[in-house]
Amino acid sequence: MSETGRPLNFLERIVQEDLESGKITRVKTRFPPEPNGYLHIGHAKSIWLNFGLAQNYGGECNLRMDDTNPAKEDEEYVEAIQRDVQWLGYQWAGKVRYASDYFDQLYEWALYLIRAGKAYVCDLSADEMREYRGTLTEAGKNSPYRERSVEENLALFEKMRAGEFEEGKCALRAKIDMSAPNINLRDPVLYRIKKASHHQTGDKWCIYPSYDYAHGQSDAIEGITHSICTLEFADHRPLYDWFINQLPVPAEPHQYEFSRLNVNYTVTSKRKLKQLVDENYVDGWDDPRMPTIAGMRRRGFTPKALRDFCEMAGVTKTDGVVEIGVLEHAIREDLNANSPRAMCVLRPLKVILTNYPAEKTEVFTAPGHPQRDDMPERQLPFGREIYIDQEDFRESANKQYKRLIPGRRVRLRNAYVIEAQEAIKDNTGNIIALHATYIEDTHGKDPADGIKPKAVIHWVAAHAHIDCEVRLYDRLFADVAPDAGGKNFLECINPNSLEILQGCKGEMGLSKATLEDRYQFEREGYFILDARYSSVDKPVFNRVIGLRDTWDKAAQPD
RNA sequence: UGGGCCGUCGCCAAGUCGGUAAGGCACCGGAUUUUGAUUCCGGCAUCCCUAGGUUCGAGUCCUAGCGGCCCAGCCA
Repeated sequence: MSETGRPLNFLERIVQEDLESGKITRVKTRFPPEPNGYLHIGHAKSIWLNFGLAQNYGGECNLRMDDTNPAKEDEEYVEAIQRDVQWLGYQWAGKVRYASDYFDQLYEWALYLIRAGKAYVCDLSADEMREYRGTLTEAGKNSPYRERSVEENLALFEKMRAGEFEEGKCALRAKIDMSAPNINLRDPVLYRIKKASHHQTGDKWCIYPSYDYAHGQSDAIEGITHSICTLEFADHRPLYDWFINQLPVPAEPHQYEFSRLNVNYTVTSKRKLKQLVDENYVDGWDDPRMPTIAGMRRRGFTPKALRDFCEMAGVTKTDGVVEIGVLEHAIREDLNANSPRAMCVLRPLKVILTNYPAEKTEVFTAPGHPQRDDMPERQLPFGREIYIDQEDFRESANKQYKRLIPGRRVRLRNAYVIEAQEAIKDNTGNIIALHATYIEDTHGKDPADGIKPKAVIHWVAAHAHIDCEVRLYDRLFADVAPDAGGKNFLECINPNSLEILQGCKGEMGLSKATLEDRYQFEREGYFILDARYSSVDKPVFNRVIGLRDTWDKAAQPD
């Protein structure tokens, strides 16, 4: 059991056993993203796992950019990655590492393999190499260049490094076994020629190490004890181990695999997320509907909620899809406990309290949070004219509807009980206002006649409120599995994933909201100022997530 | 059909020496409630992919099947 009372997951158990057996004296992990896109919810789990493991077992975790492919990478991403990791609440050991920091060492070790007769320069084209590789069920055959002499390989590799060959002309390969049942062992490529300048090393190199060759050795250099990756790399582990065994590396790291996080109704593939951004289906990598860390941050999710979600999802080797409801639960749980309450009318309907003196105003106080007294109270101006939500009044309704209908009373949250009289309409029949009466002496007490209202609704004074814009988000995809094979994920996009409401009316205290503050707009959900579009003149609130709603919408009358 | 990994409630997931199925989410009640929220209390797998077998006893061991995911980039 961990200190949280949760049973240990298989990786925690491995780390604990390695510590207890003395196999290692300190855990060292790393989070190794490739800076070729923004981090998403799946990376959040890897971050939580790697940093959390180090944290919980007294070790440390490095942040390493796996930057072995300059053609796809960019400095923009290395910066975004650092922001995201820190926002999630983690700090890497020392400075940010780059696989490119080790290019010199990796090159030396490549020479070592060549001298040991374990690597050779192969002139096969990419197509030829594929043919020689064989298939899943048939062994491959040796490259005609496989038996070049050490001297020749050394000379050729030097020419590769010096830029004397065109891209694709040749590659350095490990000499392992072309008939291995594991295709990764059929003489994998160690170095390929790429005449691209690198975001970290500039034009120093024109040959770049492959992931397989660079990753394990980088782990060894950094003293990583547990190199955690996702399931699809399990087949690479024999190769990972091969390099560690062949080379004079300073440590012997081990690779472990866990299943990647999948969430229904969302896509978590960098390629697809990039397409949504590039083709303007969303408003950038940090669009609040995106499952990117940047998007979730802008949406208003909290780092804690994300971490809790990862823990709830668990760490195993089972391929699975977690319901998005688990994520939503994690967010509501955190926000319910920690967000101050406020009232904001999203779709205003003016109500005139015909029996309330025209010149009179009052100010009511309301608790900052119903279950916490450490949050400051609020002041709520009240007057003859107020706004309530259009959905809280109906001219007629079935018996399940508990809110306002003509002749029925309802409690105004933190204020009086009122009773609806009649709807005022324009000449096209649209309701433009509501006449109602307030019941005296019902602030903080029930009506004297004993007829208690069945519902409580939120409101804001017409003479004292702030105007704002509210953005309601729904899931980006209408399909439970937009990522599933055979379908075009773009066709699964939910056309109603964003609803922008203008002219919303919030209580005065909301004018003090900062970019960090999340509020519960009572009866509506949790909201935060949008970091991109909000301004002092015009506040724009994002709905992080709605309140849980157990009222059966299907049972509502028209 | 070569290799690797996996199959416990609708979704995730405990179950470590075989001893008679944790927990979370969802869902369904019911209580409290000036948020149809929160909180609270109760319900929710005679069954662990299937079939045999071993055993006093198997989700846990054995055998044979079935199903799913991953691998043939000079991507990671």
